[in-house]
Amino acid sequence: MAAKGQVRTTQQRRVIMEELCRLKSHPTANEVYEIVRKRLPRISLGTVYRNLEILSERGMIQKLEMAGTQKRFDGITENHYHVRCIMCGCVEDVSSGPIPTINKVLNGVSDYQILWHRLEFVGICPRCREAGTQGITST
Amino acid sequence: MAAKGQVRTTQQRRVIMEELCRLKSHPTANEVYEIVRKRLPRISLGTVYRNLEILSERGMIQKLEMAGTQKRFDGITENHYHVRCIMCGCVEDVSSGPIPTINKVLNGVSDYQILWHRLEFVGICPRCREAGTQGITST
DNA sequence: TTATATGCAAATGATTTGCGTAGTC
DNA sequence: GACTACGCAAATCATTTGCATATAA
Repeated sequence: MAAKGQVRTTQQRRVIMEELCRLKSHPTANEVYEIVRKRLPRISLGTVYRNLEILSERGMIQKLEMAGTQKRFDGITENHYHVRCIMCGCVEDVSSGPIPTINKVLNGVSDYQILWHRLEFVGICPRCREAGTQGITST
Repeated sequence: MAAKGQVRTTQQRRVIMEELCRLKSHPTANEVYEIVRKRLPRISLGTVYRNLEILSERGMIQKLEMAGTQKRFDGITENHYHVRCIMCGCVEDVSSGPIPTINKVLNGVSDYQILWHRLEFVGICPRCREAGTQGITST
């Protein structure tokens, strides 16, 4: 609940934002911490978490709640799907925007009022596919 | 990794299985623990977790890895989608099986080898809709 | 008998929070 | 100067694991 008052532009907030927008990867909070730490060595993990939360609340970044794992963060705020590699765990964008027909599937089938859906693909990334069966390309 | 040896039919394993199949809800590990505890008061949470893991490995139940929250467990093993209510957090089945066209979206768009997808709907359940905006119907 | 399971408690990993100080507006 | 944000460390929450004992086969 950080919905009151003024939001200040701090060094750490700005650097987190910058790094997140520069990256095409979708880092976890801890990865953001490690990256930002190179520029601001005294930043704390708690600050990173707090800022990621605030930035995503304000719609400046996107919080990805993926099944079963840590949250990841995305500098791109447009709604789009993601693919995760089962081998190395990396997450990438899928160029398609929301598939409109998907929500329709639920019409008449369910008595829920559907607000949105979350779709996530699982597969093997080209790097791991090439690397054979034990590719550990961490991203 | 419980893929070796023999799997024994213990009291606790059987009761967990029974309760999970009896319920249409999709309880979390802790909820399973509370439910089973009524019949086996001395069971431990660790045992519940271990058994849920083993049962899902053997395909006897389904582990649902939903975005952002605890895992939930389902006595129904057929592949199907779920809807979650944002108000009360309950999770229910959607009668539709996997939508075949979904994986096709990724063909040609991505260089990933798509294995499967995970689709989850978010909406408001009929109970909460009726109850107005503050319905807290926990399931 | 003998390996697999259990109960208990401590360990882990991700994320959150309280508190006193520092920095932005 | 007032109030938000930070750094640090401790707290939480979900889940896992080590170990000595109990139990199914």
